[in-house]
Amino acid sequence: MPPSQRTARQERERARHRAEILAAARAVVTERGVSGFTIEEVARTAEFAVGSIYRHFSSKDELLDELVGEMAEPLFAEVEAVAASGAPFLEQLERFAASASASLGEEMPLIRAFLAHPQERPGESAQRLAPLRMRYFGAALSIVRAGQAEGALPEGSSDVYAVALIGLLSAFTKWQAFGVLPPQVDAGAEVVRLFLHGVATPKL
Amino acid sequence: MPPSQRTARQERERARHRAEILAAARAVVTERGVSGFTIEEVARTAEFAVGSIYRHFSSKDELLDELVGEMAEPLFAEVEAVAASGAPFLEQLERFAASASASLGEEMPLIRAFLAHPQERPGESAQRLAPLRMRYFGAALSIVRAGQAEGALPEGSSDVYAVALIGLLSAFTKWQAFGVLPPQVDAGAEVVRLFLHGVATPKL
Amino acid sequence: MPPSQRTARQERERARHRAEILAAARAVVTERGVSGFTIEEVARTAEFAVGSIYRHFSSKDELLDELVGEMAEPLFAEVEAVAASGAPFLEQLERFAASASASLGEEMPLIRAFLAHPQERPGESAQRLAPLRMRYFGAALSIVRAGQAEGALPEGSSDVYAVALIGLLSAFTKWQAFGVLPPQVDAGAEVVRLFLHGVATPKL
Amino acid sequence: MPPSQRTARQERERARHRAEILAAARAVVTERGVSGFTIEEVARTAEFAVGSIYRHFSSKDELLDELVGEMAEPLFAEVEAVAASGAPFLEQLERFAASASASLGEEMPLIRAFLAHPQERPGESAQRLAPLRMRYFGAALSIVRAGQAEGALPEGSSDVYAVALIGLLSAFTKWQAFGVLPPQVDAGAEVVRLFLHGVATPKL
DNA sequence: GATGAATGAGGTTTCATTCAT
DNA sequence: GATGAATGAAACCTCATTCAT
Repeated sequence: MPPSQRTARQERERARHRAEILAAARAVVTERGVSGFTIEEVARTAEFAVGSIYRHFSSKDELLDELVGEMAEPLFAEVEAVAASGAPFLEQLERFAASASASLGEEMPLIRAFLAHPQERPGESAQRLAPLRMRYFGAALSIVRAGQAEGALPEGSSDVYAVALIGLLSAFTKWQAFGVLPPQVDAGAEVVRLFLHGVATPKL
Repeated sequence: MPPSQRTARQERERARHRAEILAAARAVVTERGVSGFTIEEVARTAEFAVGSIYRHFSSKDELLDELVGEMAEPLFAEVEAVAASGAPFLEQLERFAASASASLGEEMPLIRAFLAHPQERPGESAQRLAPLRMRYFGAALSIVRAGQAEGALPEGSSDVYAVALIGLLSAFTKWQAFGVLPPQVDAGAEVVRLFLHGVATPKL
Repeated sequence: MPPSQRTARQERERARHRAEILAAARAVVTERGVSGFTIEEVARTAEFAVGSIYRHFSSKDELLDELVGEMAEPLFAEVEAVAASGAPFLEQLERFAASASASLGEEMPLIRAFLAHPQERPGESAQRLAPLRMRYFGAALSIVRAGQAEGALPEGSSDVYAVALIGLLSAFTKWQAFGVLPPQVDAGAEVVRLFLHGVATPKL
Repeated sequence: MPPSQRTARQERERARHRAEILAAARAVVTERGVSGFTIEEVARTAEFAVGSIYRHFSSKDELLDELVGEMAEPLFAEVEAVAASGAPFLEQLERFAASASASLGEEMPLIRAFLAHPQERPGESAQRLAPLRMRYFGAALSIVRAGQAEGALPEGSSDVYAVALIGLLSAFTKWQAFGVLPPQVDAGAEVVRLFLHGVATPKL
């Protein structure tokens, strides 16, 4: 049924079902990982029929990509709020690091999906994920630019700095997941410190 | 099939075929990614029958893990040579960063495999990959310790520093692969600089 | 797929398809034996896709075991009816022998399956087949006990007597299938006679 | 090399190797059952190359059938000795029952193979196994005839009696293997008793 | 004769997607 | 819109047999 013919109620129902499916998908990914993510399992979890999933998402990959987007959304929202807040650079940076490391820590499998190498997710998926990546990158970039505007960071190379920030965030959460880094390490704080001043002693 | 009864020629042939299979596997992974990596495709590429692959590797996962190990080996060799060289910390760091970023840049899909989330590669694979990860981590760690010995890095937290180093290296190579960071950025050099001194201006 | 949400028609169709698959499986086993029993052949015979078989039976072994159960069912039903009939022992025995030898004669390959040596059918199969065996054994046992209640058989050793009865039944049908025993031998009647009185002349 | 050109030593060696292979095959069947019986496993156990097995046996089935024959041989030898001994019927019967139930108890999986339904072992195998079956049957038959000659068994129907004897023997060993019949039951003695006099009390 | 690597058909199972109801 | 049975293309893996050395 084309959207124009739907009543408001139908519209609402449809949206609710879609949300339920996404929630189920999220549960499945979290419990079983991306490789254990099957439409049948999502359907079972959402208590929908397999076919019904396809009313809302045209393919498994699309569902997965939507899910990635949805899971990243709070992070983006927070981060864009930080950037738009006009707060001082240091505060922006700290809030960014804190919320990013929290999100990344929880949702590793999916975040990995949107950071996947293009080769691993060919076709349309790549086209759907690229904007997400760029939005994430853009968030880091805006923080960096705020720092530059304040004179706290040197001019130029803002992309390099943004990448460094993202890399530190990923690494801390990933190696904590591996159990190599103890969980009591405060990833956000470490990232801020290292990002700003590096590891060298004055002596160097 | 006790090796002692094999002729030298047979031994050689067998080793050559094994190498050919690994080479084919590498080509397949590079072209199609881990998700496009199938035994049938490897067999076709290597010009062997499917069953022949299984004479050399007892399962698909084992082949993949073996490949990961093989691809990581030169990096490890280089890096361990660096660590064992007794060279000054700064030189060690530069050489490590240079060779790691080169390797990571070329072989992304596979390196991602050995850094994969435990959930995604369950069972024995996890047990085969963990040592590789630790060896990689250990290499970074040894550099860090060299720096501490020289007084160039503060005492303690060596694991945190190692993770930071690894994170920067991964990030630069990954985002170059995404095309976000231009290829002319010298990842190794940037990593060294940022790792040591961070991004902040003196003002901060 | 909660059954409650299925329409009656769907329910019926599903049951019919399941029955068709079992019928095809039966035909395949009968024609090709257990060793020639493949899912692909069953699918071809049933005119279903391979995958469809798996909607009804979660593995080849389960299908086979289910089939065994289904084929044994009429025998069990008859035999349990006999036992429950309260008829005199001799009549019970005769009816048991007659129906068992008829069933065993027709369905040899499958009956052999449920009497298979544990080693040959490991895992869950063993757990599914054991109850069938015991039910068969139990039927013979109940006849024996009826005989003991009437004083026609000595007390004690009822399991030994039950095994003897089963052994005679199997042997007659098996060696008839081999063509060693002519088909005009009335297996049921012979079994009853030999079971009760043995083969010896009064002289012995 | 055609047999005519072999030296006596070569002949001896060849026979020894053949025997070793059969011994290995026997071990494999005993440990892993018929379904776990593979040429590769036999080769490994025998410490021969796979190809070498084929120097002695033209196919897996032939090896299996030879093995069956070999395992049945002692039973046959014993039984034929019994028959040829001219001993009194009762003694012959007792010795037959004892040795048969011992053999059947130990070697179930293989004996099952030669008693297998024709459908399960198609082609040449059927033709190789039939004589074995007949020899086994013949042994039982000769005992029965000895009994008839002594007047201990009624004339005629000797095949029926032989089948009964075999059936009882199989059943006792089989159901002991299932654990339904306790191992302390003396299968041989029970078989003799039931075979001769059946189970009925005088009352019947 | 002995070897054992290579073969490849054949088997089981999974799962994204379609479509009649 | 929802349903869920059906589909069938892959995928992995096994193993009897061959054959060059």
